[in-house]
Amino acid sequence: MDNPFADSVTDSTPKRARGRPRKTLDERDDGNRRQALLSAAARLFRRQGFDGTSTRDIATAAGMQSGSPFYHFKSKDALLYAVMEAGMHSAIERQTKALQGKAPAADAAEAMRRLIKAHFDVLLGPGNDFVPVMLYEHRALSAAERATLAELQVRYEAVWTPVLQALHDKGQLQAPVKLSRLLILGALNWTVQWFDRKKGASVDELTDAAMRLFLRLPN
Amino acid sequence: MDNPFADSVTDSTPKRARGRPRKTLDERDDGNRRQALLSAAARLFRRQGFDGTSTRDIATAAGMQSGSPFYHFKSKDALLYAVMEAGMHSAIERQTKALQGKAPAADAAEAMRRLIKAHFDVLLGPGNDFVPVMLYEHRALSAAERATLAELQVRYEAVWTPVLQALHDKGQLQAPVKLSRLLILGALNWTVQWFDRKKGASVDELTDAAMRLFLRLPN
DNA sequence: CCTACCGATCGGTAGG
DNA sequence: CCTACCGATCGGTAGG
Repeated sequence: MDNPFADSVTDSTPKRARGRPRKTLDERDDGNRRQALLSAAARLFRRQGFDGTSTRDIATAAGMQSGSPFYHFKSKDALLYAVMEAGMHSAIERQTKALQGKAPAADAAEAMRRLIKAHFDVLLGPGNDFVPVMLYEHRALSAAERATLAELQVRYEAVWTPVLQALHDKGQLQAPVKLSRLLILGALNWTVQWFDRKKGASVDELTDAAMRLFLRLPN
Repeated sequence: MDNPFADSVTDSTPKRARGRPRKTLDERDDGNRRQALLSAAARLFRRQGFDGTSTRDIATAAGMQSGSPFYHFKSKDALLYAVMEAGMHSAIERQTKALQGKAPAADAAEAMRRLIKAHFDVLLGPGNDFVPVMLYEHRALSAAERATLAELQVRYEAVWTPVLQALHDKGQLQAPVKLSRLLILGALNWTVQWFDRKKGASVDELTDAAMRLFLRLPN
């Protein structure tokens, strides 16, 4: 919206290939340069930290010149925020899918397993740098941005509460629900620091270990 | 040792006030300037991150001019390393004291509680910024420094293993010992992100919750 | 430890 | 999006 290069409103043809030709046909596929910047930023922010990454690093990784990221993003800070917001939305989306059609109270242990697995997938999946950046570069945000993101985080974490409450009521979870949620999510989030897809336990084994560590399961 | 300003060896008087007078009597108490730099660096590295903190910030916080930190430390990197090493040594020391005179296998649950409490104390105690820096600024170290610190971390984490093994043998810990250690330490380390001494649970309540979350305790 | 300074790098912008 | 550029800041050093 508000794009000064947009065709006039009367022109509603669905064809998109008209207008100024792009450099090569498979690159420059319209708005995907923004995506390239986001991905490059996520990877670099994760590896080197926000302050340890220059906008030039990001531009180079996305195949651009040093000033070009600022055509797509107002500031380096806006880039960081966009990465984190994308991360949170993907996490919420995957969490929602994981619980689809499940009544948490009916089989709370199964719901718990799905929540843990979804969390690991979004955290440890190949190329999933967005959520780790969101977890570990929190500090670099402005207060206003932090507040907006906090709403998404509250939404995400709130989904755990009824599941944990049901497990607590059944005696499968012994610690207080709120502290349990904080400690459990901490244990999961910390896996980013040590988990290695190429060796050691798989995500499924990890999920299993977490279930047995936190809950009193039968057998 | 190796201090070029030290008095000659033959002079063994315990008096320390001789020689070039210091600016004021309560400041400049010989080698405590180095400590002031370390403390200031720890606090700032934790709040703003390593890359987000300038050596000028640190100098100002320690009451020095911009170039002076380099009189005490060879580089900004050396300062970071010194902070982390001090953090690890304090953690190991407190851990050792916490288990003093305890045979882990005899009362594994009690040993576990002491390990958790010691960990929280070193992590969440007022002004204890050294260990959090060590946990969250790992990335900024050189490979050689990381390797040296890794030895200390291995020593620290190794203490947990026999305790967890004993708990596992008794059936009080259900998940595999190694994954348990990783997940548990993650849960504890993450508390740095949310724990607030001024509200919510106390360290003792937190320790209690962790015990009940991870172990199958009687009653 | 301070003063004065250097080369390098950084986020961001104007103008096309 | 690129080119050319600016002001600011940074880690570090020489010389005292």
